[in-house]
Amino acid sequence: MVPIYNINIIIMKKKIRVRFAPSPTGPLHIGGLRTAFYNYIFAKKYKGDFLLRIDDTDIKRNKKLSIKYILKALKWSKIKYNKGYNRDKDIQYIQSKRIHIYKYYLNYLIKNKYAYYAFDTVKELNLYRKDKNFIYNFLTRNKFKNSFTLNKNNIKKYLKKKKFVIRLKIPTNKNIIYKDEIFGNIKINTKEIDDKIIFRSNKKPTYHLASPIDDHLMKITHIIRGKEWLSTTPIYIILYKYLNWKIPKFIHLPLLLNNKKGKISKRLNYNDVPIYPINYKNFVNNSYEYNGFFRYAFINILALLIGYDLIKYKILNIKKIIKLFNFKNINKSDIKINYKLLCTINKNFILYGNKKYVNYKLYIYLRSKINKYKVKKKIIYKIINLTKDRITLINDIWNVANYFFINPKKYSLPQNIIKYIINNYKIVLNFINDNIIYFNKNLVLSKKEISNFINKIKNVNLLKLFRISIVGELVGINLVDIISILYKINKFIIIKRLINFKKFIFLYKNF
RNA sequence: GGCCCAUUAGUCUAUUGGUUAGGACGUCAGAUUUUCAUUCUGGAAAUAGGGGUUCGAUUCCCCUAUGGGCUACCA
Repeated sequence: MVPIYNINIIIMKKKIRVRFAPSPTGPLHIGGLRTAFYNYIFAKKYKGDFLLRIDDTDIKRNKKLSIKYILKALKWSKIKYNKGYNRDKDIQYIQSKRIHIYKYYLNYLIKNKYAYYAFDTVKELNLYRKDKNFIYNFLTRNKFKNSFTLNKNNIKKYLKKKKFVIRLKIPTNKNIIYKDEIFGNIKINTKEIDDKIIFRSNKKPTYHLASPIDDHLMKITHIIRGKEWLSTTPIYIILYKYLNWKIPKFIHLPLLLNNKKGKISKRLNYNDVPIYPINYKNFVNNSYEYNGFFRYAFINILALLIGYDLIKYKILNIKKIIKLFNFKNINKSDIKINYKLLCTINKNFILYGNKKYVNYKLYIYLRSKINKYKVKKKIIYKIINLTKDRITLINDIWNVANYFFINPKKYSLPQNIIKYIINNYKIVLNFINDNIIYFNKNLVLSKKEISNFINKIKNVNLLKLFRISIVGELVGINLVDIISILYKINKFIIIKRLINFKKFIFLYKNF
């Protein structure tokens, strides 16, 4: 038998565990959420664990709000993480509460000379940094004040002052080669890498210390994160080798770019594509939810962004997304978000998604718009069913259904219709008068009777005029449906609108 | 500047050595619909450029260009 090497077998050897580790520096945007989603689906596919960790080693501003937002956003996007053994806590791993753990490993690193003290200030180093090629590592570390250059007494003196950082000692002139599951082999020489600061002068660890340690302690098997980490991964690997730990597998995801300027969504663009999932207080006020996206459509958008062919599948539920998951589906190049494509996904959810849920959401929205008017629930649902296939976003429902609730305030007539009115003023006037009389006479009308009445009108221009008198312009669903629904809402609406239109037509009399 | 990564129509992508380079959204034209939207039919539109390797390169290698990332006591 020839062994078949594929990812499934490699993964199945032990339970896989992945993690999403956002830094609470601001609201979680679609890029971060997409990383979380990939982690989540990956874990579910292979029946593993998906953990949440907050990477907040040295963060002050917006921290609390950001964490709240992260939890809300994950919940809204239906991304569920394992809560671990303590179910009362929302989050099991918060780095700011684990500083003592990092210090333990830090001591080990220093003892074994894998890390060392350094005393140069930022100001001093900045002078060297004027040379853009400057690097603080085996090439230059002899020039500076640190454990290697100072004698024991001097080191003690500096340590007493308590102003020091701890740097990771990067090995001399060595090629670090690692395999990324998506990008393949990555090779970086250690001469390109700084002796990274892993412990700050304010006694807090940096990402380069805390994150790898946590990943090990959390038994993470696959590091799934954005591509921006591709060239800093060697630091991670060096640290793991120093600590003699098993290096996890790496899956780096291509970045999300803005539609127009090609810059990363994290930094730019608030105009065209929404980048946040939901609104939250004043923290976020332009989101997918706010702009009328369904959360299930949003999940499909996340699926699109990790390589699913949404054109083929139209709309997918979580179960199917998990079933169809293949880590290879994502491709290497960065993704430009196309807003129209996202809208299409939302529209597909309206057309092919859960009918009850779609109708309910549209009902809630419409209800909020027509608070003043007393219209029966049943009728609103009927309106929704007749109009919803014309919209792409939830908020659009008002644009295609408003004429059921408010009388036209103005009339927009195309040129040929205006000409028709002027040339056939008497015919038009008689037509409207006849209609008024008809609807006045027949206060009880079935849909069939209305249909017969409309179908008798053979003149296209008069039909168009009829529609304009009811709707205000040449848009909307089938005229028979419009009239029969308006009739159900109130028997006198049609007559009222016809009379209004008659007054308007009067302007054309003198032409 | 250095290092790392990417590059198929406007956009998302299929084709991992042999295809008339396929699909979808968008766009344009026509048909249907009493209007509009839908739907249907059809059209235009791409392997960044230049060198190799090969009988043959979108696919493998090199150079250039473009875009992005990293180059912090941010993550």
